[in-house]
Amino acid sequence: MAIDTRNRILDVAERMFGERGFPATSLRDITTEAGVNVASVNYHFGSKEALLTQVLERRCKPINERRLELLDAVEARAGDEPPELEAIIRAFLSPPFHAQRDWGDKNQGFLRLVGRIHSETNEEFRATFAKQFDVVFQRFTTALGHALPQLDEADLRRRMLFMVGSMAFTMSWGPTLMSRGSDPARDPEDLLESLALYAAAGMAAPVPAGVPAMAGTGR
Amino acid sequence: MAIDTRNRILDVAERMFGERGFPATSLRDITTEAGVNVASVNYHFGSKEALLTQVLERRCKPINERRLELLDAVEARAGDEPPELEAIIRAFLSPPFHAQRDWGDKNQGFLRLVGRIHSETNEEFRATFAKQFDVVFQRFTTALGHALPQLDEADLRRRMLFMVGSMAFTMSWGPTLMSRGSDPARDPEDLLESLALYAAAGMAAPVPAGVPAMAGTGR
DNA sequence: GTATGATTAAAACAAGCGTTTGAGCACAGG
DNA sequence: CCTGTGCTCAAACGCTTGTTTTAATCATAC
Repeated sequence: MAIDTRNRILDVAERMFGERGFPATSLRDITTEAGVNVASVNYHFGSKEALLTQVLERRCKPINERRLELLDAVEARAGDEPPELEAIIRAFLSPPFHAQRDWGDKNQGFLRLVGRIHSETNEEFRATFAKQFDVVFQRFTTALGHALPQLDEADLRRRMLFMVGSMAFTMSWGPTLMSRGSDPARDPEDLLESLALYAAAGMAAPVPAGVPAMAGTGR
Repeated sequence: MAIDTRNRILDVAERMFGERGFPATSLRDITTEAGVNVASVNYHFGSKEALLTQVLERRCKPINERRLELLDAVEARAGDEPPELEAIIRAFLSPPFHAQRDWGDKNQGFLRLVGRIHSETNEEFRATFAKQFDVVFQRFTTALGHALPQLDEADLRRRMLFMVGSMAFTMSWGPTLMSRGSDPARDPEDLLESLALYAAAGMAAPVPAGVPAMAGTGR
């Protein structure tokens, strides 16, 4: 019964945090819908913020592990050659989209939640949360650097920012904004396909020519 | 003195909403920092949400007007030909970035706020807010459709979603994440330049070939 | 100088928040 | 049977929230 309560809280919290946002969702909203007592949140998780952490970890851990797995495969396949750009990007983008498919309806809110996290929580919490992504971000930065040797570090980081941004925004609002008259079940797959092509082309865009990166360092 | 109070509230609210988010910022936070009474918010604006509306409108209106101006110019220059893709994209992206430059330090929080809006308010409010962008979105969709005739409507809308996403995310976190060891004053300009190239390349990416858009409609 | 309307100030409002408490229940092992 | 232990429950805690009220203050016109 205990683990059942825990999971019911996690499920409802995930959905509600995703739908309304973290600050706008009260513990009483969650516990009422989950059919459990208010106190059980603090009993099982310690605090509202700790609950959010658990909600995120439960989903992000497998996603990030899968990302690294896929990246390993891409790099192994490339051998000594620079790995293929689009393959790297797909290794990064596909796990969250496939997670949506695999987990079924239950996580409808989760991708939106992840999108929200970047903008809803305070700086300290986000710093804690970001540690879950440190390894992933590091590995993919390196891999992309190999695939795109013409980019300097600043450009590379900017373009990764753009890619993460379009991904986060798409995960937040893609299903809502795009599901008009098309097949909802196929939508995530279409979105991923479209996003991967977009990101690959954007990443491989010509480098800005006009302005040297820094005065005195040449072009 | 009255208009002075109004503006002090608007300025502080803009910054704090941008830094901490709308639900996480209390009216007392704002009024204390602004050195005015709590009641003055409700006196001058009516409610907290109405204050947010005012904060957004004050900045968004000139930005969207500028966007349309620039798009008019691009289309006029193109005549009967399809307008140039990158020019359209720059017409869309540059006004918010230049606003940051023109308004000085006071609006440091505003771009983050706009980025946040997309993910942080409830559905109803965002619907209201989105009306400010209806015309802009419509005009740019049409223009981009002319510049990219090979895209079907679904692809076009998806790619616009990606562009808006990378823009919103960049406006939210670009300055924070990118300002390490480089010139902060030049940063927004670099970001814009980089983002415009990225978005132009992404928009012009090859169309997904493998899967037909819908069963029975052919490739 | 005083009346008038706009603005500010202090205080209180009800409602909701996250969290804590302490009693109660179910069920294990001794 | 009793004693822990793990868990749930209703109730209350102290605090903060957005908003309202009522009185005081201000500028201005008569």
